[in-house]
Amino acid sequence: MNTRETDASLAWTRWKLVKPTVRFSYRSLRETLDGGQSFRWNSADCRTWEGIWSRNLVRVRLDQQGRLQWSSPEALAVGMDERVADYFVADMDPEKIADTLPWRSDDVLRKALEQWKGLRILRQPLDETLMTFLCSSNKRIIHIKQICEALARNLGEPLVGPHRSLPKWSTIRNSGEASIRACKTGYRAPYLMGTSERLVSDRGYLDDLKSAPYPSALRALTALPGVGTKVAECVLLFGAARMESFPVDTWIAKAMARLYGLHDWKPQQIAAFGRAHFGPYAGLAQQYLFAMERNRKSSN
DNA sequence: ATCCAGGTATGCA
DNA sequence: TGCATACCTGGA
Repeated sequence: MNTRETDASLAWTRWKLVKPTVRFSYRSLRETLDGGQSFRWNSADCRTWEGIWSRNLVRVRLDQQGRLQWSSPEALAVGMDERVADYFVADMDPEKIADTLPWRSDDVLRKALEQWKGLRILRQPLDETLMTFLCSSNKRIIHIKQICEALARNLGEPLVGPHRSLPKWSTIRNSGEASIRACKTGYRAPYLMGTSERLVSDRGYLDDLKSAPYPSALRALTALPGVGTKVAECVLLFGAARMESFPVDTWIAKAMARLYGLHDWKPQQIAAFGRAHFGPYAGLAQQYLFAMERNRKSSN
């Protein structure tokens, strides 16, 4: 069929400012959207970004003052201003939160906060965050994005034009492992199947997590097949706005070794250090350090 | 070509 | 508990 015509027929709203105002630099916008917390944003020029979450398809860009603007297909635009504001956590001032981090006594952190000014933790839907990070093990960001696209294309819900949401967990449950594997998920397919089984048979499992104390929320997540400590912490940070979360992956391990001298520390020890050193918003610090390490060389 | 990637589950001291 | 190993897949 004619994807191009379908796409061209999409009428997009005029650009509107996200309210309350959300400020980025182009660097921090790119790092926020395409730096490993979300996997469905793309940009041809690093100026205008197009992304999907839940049943939302949105374009964003910055105005002259670095304020975030959005546009969406007219067909999806009702109530979109609120959903965009929620997704970007517009009611939160990352400068204020960053100010609670120990940058006054930590030169590494101070430099990171300067370099990545405006970097945010997004508030993504919990169910999708679990799905995407369940696919993330042993993968680079580019690969995770490929898996997410395949899942959406093969099993997702149609939005407008050729665009599709990620599949619902119930769709995963009803799809059979072969069709999940066909989405390049590899050995993660049985994890998706097992987790979908659990979530479908126990509705409210994820909703209960949201209000649970951190340790029990973490336990509930790691009880799911394919979800270890790292994935669970990412899900809580990016999908439940638990800012005390401090996921330790290979990048953070490298960063903490290089920048804080934690050579040969185990992930659990690094996480304990991170929480103790950075405090209740350790997750934001983690994202800054992740950005620094990941962009250390021009490669990657 | 061989290796490794935002890890997890499993099996063995 | 603590450490080694296998595991899909794709890009360098």
